Amino acid sequence: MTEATLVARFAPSPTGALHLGNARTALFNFLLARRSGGHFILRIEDTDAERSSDAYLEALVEDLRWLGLDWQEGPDTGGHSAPYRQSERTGLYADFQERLLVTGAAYPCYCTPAELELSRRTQLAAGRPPRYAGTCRELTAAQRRDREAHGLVPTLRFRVQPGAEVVFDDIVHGPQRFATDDIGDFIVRRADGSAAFFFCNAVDDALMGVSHVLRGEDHLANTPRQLLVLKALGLTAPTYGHVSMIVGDDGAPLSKRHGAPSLSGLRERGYLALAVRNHLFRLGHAPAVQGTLAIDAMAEAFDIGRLGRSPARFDLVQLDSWQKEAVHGLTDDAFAQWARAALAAVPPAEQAAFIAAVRPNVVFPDDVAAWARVVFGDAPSLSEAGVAVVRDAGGAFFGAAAAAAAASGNDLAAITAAVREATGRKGPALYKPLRLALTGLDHGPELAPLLRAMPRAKARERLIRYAG
RNA sequence: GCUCCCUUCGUCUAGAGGCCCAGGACAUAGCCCUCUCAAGGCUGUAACACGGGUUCGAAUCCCGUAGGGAGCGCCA
Repeated sequence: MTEATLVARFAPSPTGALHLGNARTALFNFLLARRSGGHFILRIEDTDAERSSDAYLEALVEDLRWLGLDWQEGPDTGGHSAPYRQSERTGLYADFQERLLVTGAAYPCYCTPAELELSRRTQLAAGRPPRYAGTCRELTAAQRRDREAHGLVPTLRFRVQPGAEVVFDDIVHGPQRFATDDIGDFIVRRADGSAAFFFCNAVDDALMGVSHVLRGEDHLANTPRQLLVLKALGLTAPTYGHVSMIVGDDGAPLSKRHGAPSLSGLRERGYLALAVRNHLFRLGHAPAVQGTLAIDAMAEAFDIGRLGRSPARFDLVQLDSWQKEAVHGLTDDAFAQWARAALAAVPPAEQAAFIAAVRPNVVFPDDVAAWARVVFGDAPSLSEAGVAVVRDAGGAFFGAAAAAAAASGNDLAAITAAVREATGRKGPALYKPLRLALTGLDHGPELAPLLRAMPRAKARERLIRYAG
């Protein structure tokens, strides 16, 4: 790995299912690394032992793999910056925390969560920003000893120097400028000894050689804190880019009620990774090329300069459109694999014909299952209107149809020719009764291919029902 | 409350002062194809949040207003 290699990362915390916003962030970072032949790191931010779990971690990895992402370094693959789970990096953090303490860049804070909560409330009530009041900022050694004698275990708090400015360039938002006066002293190590986000996230990026960080815009206003930590430690900061949030169709932050569940939820509903990827790729990102893109084409088309700055709405209709395109582009084998459960009722010999007939009319495996029932299930029962149409066609109509079906196999052209000969019917008057008798429905995939997939005995039986 | 970010068709967006009475995609309407529904092809409807500037000229620059979002945690 050379000095110039681009290193990107995705750093989720395993505290729940992977949501679309995070999935998009992961995709963008992956693409960024991929397009430049750089490295993509998966780092697990599991410093919150209470909320993190191995089950979530496994699900996370599975979801990312399903999406089509892979990483050169990660908890399962290893790498030269291992370990990649922050819960296993505590010792590393301790050294840097010690340095902050020694240089006075951080100090022990003995305030209890209850005290801090009270302070926040009163500040908010008084119309002031809820920032750390600085209670423990200037404690003397004697005062510290006294508190520790009372059994208080301190946190480590970063000392933010007032009256300064933090400036940085955000690759998507441009130059940013924050006053340190607006930033309260923040915790760098919790009382239980674990490292806090602002600290370990920034330190790990530096330690792992991360050069570019694309993350949610919710981190924009927090970036100065991380820059302060890095500067105090003499570590190099990555280039940050803050990507807009994804919101629901009402403009509110995305949640389950928007029909936008976890990635695994989408997968369970039968969405193809290709569709989800392409949708995510274009949410808040306007690539120059159009159409469904494979991973490599996507990496090539990914362009930070084309990342939007305003929040993007998640639109299920748009996703479904990608899904439709993806389903239509599936090879027969891939289609069969995708709709495996729905195809259980389809005789293997008819599978290829069935898929060919039904493909333009399906978007989800459920659709496949519905057509499988129509073609391979019990003879359909007709609606009243359907019965009227069939009855109007008459027994001779179906007698001729059944005879032609028996003679020709399921050749629709032969059947319609025979019926036309026998009854003089043509056009809708000819096709509609046939469709109804055969499928029970007045709409559906093209009849000829559909009939070709249908077992001959079944077709004959459905026609004979209405003959004579 | 304070700080920061954002605001072009219903949706995702193109647009970096004249190329824009604003382009594409999805959605939508119509037409073609057609036994139907799809698929496919073609055509159409539809937007610069508002108000002030700057300029010969503004979607594009500046200032306000309004609306939305985020941050201010011993969550990440």
